[in-house]
Amino acid sequence: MPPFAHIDCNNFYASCERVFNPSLRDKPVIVLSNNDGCAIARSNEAKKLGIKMGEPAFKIKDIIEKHDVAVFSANFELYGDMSNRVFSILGGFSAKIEIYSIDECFLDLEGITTDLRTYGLEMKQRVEKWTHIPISIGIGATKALAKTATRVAKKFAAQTGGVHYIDSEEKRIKALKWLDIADVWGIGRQYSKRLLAYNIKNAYQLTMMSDDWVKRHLTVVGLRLKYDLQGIPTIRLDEIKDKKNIATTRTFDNMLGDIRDIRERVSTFAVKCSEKLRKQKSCCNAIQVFITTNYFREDMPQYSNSIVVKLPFATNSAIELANFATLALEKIFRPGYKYKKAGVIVLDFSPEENQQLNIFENRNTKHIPLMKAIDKLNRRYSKDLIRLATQAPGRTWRMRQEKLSNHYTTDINEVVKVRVS
DNA sequence: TCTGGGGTCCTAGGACCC
DNA sequence: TCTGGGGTCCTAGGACCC
Repeated sequence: MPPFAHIDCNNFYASCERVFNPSLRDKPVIVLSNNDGCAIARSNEAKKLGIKMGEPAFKIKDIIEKHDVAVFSANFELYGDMSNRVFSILGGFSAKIEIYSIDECFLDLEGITTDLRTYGLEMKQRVEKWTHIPISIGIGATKALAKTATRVAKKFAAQTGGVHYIDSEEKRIKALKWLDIADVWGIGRQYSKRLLAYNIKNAYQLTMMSDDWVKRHLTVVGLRLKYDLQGIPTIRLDEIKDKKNIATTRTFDNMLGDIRDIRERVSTFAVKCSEKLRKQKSCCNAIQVFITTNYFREDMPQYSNSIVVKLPFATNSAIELANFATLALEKIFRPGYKYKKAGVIVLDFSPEENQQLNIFENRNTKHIPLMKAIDKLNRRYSKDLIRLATQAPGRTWRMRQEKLSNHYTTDINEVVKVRVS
């Protein structure tokens, strides 16, 4: 059985901010979502103050003031860059790595001859020394057990040193009996409610149910999970994942009723999607646009709608996607409402090369060199240097980001300066 | 006053075809 | 007007993840 390691960065966004503000060590730190809306990351100290994941910023104002919580606007460029650094270090410990999210990955440790706990401690030490991002590591025979081990490692950090290896049946059962059903990977709110109704309170009890029962209540996804928790590898390591959908969606900082304002944003979202598509060397065959009013405002009329448009040809051209997106918007837009959020999602991908082969069937081929040039200019100079006419500069909008940290690692003008005397 | 963003997978049911 | 079955494809919706 190839053992797997699961690596999780602790309180990742908050830890990234701390890397560049060492004075914040041991102090409560939170990071807010776009428009400074909700808390999306909390340091341990902030968690202890009772700040919940996803809690709106205005509801925790008092706690922030009273306890002098350090607050940051989300700086995703910085986090993405720190994430790459962490993973490239971990990649040195195994050739087979699955990047599961911005702050988590799995490693296949087959063939590693050193003691695996020692190996895990080495990883932890190296990542922390080179990046100052604290991590937790779990090791087990399957991905689900490695994930479980990480929880143990983190929860009992004082005893485990942040690394836990489930290397015996005894430890497996102990960990599963300890793990609340709601905390099992793949068991969310709905499922845990249902399972609790059957008196299944922890992961171990789930593994004791029959295959039939598990499949009936949790589909084949749940069945795979059961095997994995039993130590039978069923959830595979997925090394390269090309995305199947790409989305750009935003909540507006205020409510918008004028279609021109919304068109400008939707057009910008489509341009962003096209950039992400080109980065992955894909074209899309369909585009989805949605708009919605502010559903927190029960006193106002509500409307939301979404439309999927099939494209006549596959494309990743910013110009064409912006055109299709604005046409789609016009089909679902209803005047008389105040809109709070909109988004563009591109779907149904095909590889970019195929497009170039069909040169006579596709109108968009002339855009390919143009898009390449735009990408290059935007990379070389500042982001969004080149914009479409629909993203009219006069209507340019910005997110509320009052507490944005510097782009320490991705902008030469904002790197930390060290004076050597 | 202020409430995130970006993904994956599975299933049931309808449309359509033979 | 009554009468079958089986297969495939697509989509909406619901669950989940971070």
